[in-house]
Amino acid sequence: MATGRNHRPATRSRGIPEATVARLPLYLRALTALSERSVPTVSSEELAGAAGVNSAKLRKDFSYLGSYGTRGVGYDVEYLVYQISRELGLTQDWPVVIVGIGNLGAALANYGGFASRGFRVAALIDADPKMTGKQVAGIGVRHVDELESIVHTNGVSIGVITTPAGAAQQVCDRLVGAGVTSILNFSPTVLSVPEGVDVRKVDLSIELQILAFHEQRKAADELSRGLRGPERPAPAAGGTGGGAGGARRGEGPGPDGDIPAVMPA
Amino acid sequence: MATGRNHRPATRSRGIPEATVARLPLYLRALTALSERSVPTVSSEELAGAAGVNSAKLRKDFSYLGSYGTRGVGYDVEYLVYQISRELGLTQDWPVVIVGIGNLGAALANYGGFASRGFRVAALIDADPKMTGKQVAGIGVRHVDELESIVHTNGVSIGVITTPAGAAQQVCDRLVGAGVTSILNFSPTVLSVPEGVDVRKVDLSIELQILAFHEQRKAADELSRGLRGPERPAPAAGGTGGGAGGARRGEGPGPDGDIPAVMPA
DNA sequence: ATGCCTTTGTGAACGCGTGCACAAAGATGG
DNA sequence: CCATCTTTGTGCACGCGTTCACAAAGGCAT
Repeated sequence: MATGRNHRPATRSRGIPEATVARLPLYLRALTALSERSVPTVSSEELAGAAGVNSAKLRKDFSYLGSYGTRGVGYDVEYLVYQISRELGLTQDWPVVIVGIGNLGAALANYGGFASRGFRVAALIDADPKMTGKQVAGIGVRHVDELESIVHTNGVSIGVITTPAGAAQQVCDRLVGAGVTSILNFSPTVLSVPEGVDVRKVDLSIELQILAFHEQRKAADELSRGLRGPERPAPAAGGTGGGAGGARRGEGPGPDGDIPAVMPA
Repeated sequence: MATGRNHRPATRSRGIPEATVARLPLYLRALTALSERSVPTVSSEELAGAAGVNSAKLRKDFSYLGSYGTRGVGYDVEYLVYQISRELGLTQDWPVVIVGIGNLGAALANYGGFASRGFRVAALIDADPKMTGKQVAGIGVRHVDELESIVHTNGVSIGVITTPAGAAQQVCDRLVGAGVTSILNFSPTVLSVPEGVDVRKVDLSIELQILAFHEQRKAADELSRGLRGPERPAPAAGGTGGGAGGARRGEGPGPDGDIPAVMPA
C-alpha cells in the first residue's frame, strides 16, 4: 500500500453490490425459517415480506447471484438456501477469536448466533492474567501473549475486538500482523488497518444517539404543532421525555423550517 | 449568512441527510477527545482524520447544521461539541429500558457507553420470574408484567430488545403500545412496527456473515492469481490470509438455523 | 397443443451520497 | 491598509442503490 491510492470500490466483489451482500443474510434467515416449515417454494413477494424489504429489490439482489427462480412459481427454498450459503461462504467453517473478555466479550462467546452459521469460536483472549484459564462459555481464556500463535495454529482470519477503546488499535495491529484480514470491532474507536483488511464496527452508543436524534425530532414536531401528549403522564426529569402518545399518521409537509426547537439545558 | 448574528440561515432542521446523522456521533466522539486535551480549535482535515472520514464530507456534514467554522482557522471544539450534542438531543436525559436480561442484556446494562452520553438505564426487564429482583449492574430486574407501568412512570421513549427471537415481536408490540417510539433491536428478527416508530437493528450474526463473504472473496482472489500479493507484507505463514483452515463440515443444509441465534433460552 | 395467468428478471429513470475543485471569507504579517 | 495565506463552505459531476414498469418465461387448465 505504499503505492498511491488505488481506489477499491468494494463493489467489485464479483459484481455483487455491497448493499446486496448486506441483505443476503437477511434472506437466508427468512429462507431458513421457511425451510424448517418444509415450505417448498416461495415467491419474491412473500420472501420480501418476511425479510422486510421490497420485492423488486429482492429480485434484483437474487439476479446478481444468478437465475435461481422459476417464473410463474417462485424460488425453490432449499436450493436458494444452499446458493446463498455458498455465496456467503457459510458452507465452510470460520474460526474466530474474541479478544477482550469483559461483559460484552463473554456475552458474545455465549451468543448462539455464532455457531449456528458456520462460525466457531476458536479462542477467547484477554490481557488480564487473572482471566487466563477461566472458563467462559465452555472455552478457556488464553492470554493475549499467545495471540499470534493462536491465530496461526487455528488459521483464524476473522477477529472480534471487544476490548476497551484504549487497547483496540493495539490488538487490531497484532491481529492483522498475525494474518487476520477481517475484524468486527465493538470498541468505540476508529481502527486504522492496511488495505485488504475489512473492518466492520458495531457501536451501540452510536445507535442510541441516532435514535435520540430522531426521537428529538419527533418530539419537536409534535410540540410545534401544539399537540400535547394527553394520555402520557409527566415524563422523566430532563424534559420532553418523548411525548408520542398516540403516534398519528398525519404526515404533512411538516412545519419544519422554523426554529429548530432549541432546548434549554 | 454573512452576519454572524443568527445561526441557522438555511431552514434545514429536517433536511439533515440520514448518512450525516449517522456520522455525527463519530464526530462528537473525536471532538470530545480533543476537548479533554484542551485543544481549542481543529481544522476539518484534522478532525476528519480522527473520525476516519473525508474532510470534504465532514465539512458538508457540518454545513447542514449551520456555519459553525471560521475560515482560515477551523472549528471551535467546545462550541462544536455543544452544537452536535444539541442536534443529537444529547443535552437532555434519555431514559431507556432493556428487555431481556440474558448475557447480552446484562452486558449492555454494564456498558459504560450508555450513561456517558445522556442515556440512563431506567429499568431492566425480563420475562423469567427467577430473574425478578436480581441485581444486574446495580439495577434490580423487574418482571415484564410491569413493562407498561415502567415505561409510563419513567417517560421512556427508547427501548432496547435483547430477548430471544421468538419473544422480540411481542415485546416490541408492548413497548410500542406503552408509548416507546424508538427501538434498538438486538434479536435476529424483522420487527414490524407502526409508522412513526424508529427501529434500528444490530445483528452480530449478519455482520459476521458479511465479513465471511469478503473473506471468501479474498481467499478466492489470492488463489486464482497464484498468490501474487500486493505490496503488503506477507500475512500469516500457515493461513495465507484467507486460508482459514477450511474444515468443511460434513452435514447437509439441514441443521442450519434450528437455533434461534440468541443466547438466553 | 393452446391460451391464460402468475411470477421472474431487468432496462431505465430517479434520488441520494460522495468527492473534487474552487471561490469566498477571514486571519495574519508587513 | 494591503497582500498573502489558510481553511471553510458549496456548486457540480459521478456512481451506487432503489424503485417502477413491463416483456419474457414458464406452469396449468382446458
